[in-house]
Amino acid sequence: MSRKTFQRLSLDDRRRSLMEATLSCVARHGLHGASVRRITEEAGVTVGLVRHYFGSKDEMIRNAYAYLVGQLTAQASESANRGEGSPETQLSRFLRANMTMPNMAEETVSLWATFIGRVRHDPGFAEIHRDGYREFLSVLETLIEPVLIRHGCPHSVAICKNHAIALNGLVDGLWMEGALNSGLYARDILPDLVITSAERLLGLPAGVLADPQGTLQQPLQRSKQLEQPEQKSKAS
Amino acid sequence: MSRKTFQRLSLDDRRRSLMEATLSCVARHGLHGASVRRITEEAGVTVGLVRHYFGSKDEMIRNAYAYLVGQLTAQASESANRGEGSPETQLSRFLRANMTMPNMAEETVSLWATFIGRVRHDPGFAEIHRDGYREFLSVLETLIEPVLIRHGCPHSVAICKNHAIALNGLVDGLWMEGALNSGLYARDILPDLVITSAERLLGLPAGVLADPQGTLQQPLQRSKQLEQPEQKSKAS
DNA sequence: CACATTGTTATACAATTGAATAATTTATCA
DNA sequence: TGATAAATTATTCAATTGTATAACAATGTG
Repeated sequence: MSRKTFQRLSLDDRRRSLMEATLSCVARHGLHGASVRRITEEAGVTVGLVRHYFGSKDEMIRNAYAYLVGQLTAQASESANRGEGSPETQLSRFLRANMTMPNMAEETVSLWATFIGRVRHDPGFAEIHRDGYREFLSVLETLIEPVLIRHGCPHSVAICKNHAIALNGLVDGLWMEGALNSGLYARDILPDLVITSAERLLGLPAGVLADPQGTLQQPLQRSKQLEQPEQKSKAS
Repeated sequence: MSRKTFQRLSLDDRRRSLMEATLSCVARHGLHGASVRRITEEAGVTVGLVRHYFGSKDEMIRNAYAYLVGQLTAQASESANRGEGSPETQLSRFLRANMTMPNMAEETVSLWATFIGRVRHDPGFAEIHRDGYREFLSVLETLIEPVLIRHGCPHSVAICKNHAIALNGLVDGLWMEGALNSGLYARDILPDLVITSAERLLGLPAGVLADPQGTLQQPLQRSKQLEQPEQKSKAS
């Protein structure tokens, strides 16, 4: 009947450990299956620490949600601020990253959706969501503007913001349905799909994002002009 | 100490009543707060009926999810099969409907997200989701194809399907973020935004969906004869 | 090495949970 | 009207929930 041996962790380490265990449990069992006991067992500690570090279970879950959103936005910001390559390369890389693996993990999407369901009724959740969404929009605007400029497209603040809203919607939707992968189509069509869709949404010439270096566009004049018939109609 | 008076309902009525109470509770309190007692109280009955009609709480929730998805897809299908107006009008109407009120109710989006979070781990949920998603894609393809044809755009089955996937992603994403309405922008910009975005995604001339009748297009140089404005029959 | 600090465990507790069973009322039909 | 079927209520039950409190032990400071 000896007591469990343990080691004391720093406040940050223990909190992070508990938040990650919370996310893991919520992803696996849903909010209704993520009990204090399951979470603390996952973290390798006993139930008392929840009260000690977060005051209550609800507060711990709120912190875990903020932690998740922080991770997502941080890697988005990083992707935007790396600054390597042309604007087209950066935007393209960002979009592709959102349609491929570590980002499009089913677990992340499940978590995201589960928490989104609480945003409406829990002001704490709503604030966390809003901050993350704002950050994501901001990243997109930052990525979009220089691309628009380089191709002579309208690029006022209002236009950039609208483009960011629409592009974010596209990415969110594809990200979610793609991660759930209902089997209605192969997941690996999504990176190319989001790229060409983004070109069209922003009114860019075809291929500008698909092939940012222009390596494939040596001799080709404006082939594949199936997009932007608005200009075509003006010509004809 | 008299017993509660009650009236016997038909199997369908009682089941529907319980499923709607379930959705109401899940939307308000989340999956973890939707207990059998709260749900049955909301439905005005006692707890025993859950077992009697669904066998278990989990099965009742699964049925409620299927009921929700059925409603969403039904009104989508109806919107597509009404067949009133030009193809552009139909597609435009469908897109606008998804970005305006009864469809974009916060409650519906909260419900949708909450259940999505369970799709990954519960095969029953996954099947319901897949069927609904397939139906939604199908509706979009049906709406998209004639529009593409009328404007001379490529319209193979594969192309239509890709367009449907992208457009559905856009609609899903805007629908969700718009319903949560974090206050970062006014909700009423979304109908126009989704319309112009759709025009670009599909490679249509600007304004084709925004103004399906062409009332604002004075220069009739374009082959406008193709449009058969049967819109007059809308009055009847 | 003694000792205070406090991170951590262990346990208790009331409340709530989903499910099962028995009792009772409603509706239907002859 | 009276009997029958079954929809619904009432109640019980064990299990689980979140939280609170007290006992303990790991850590580092003197």
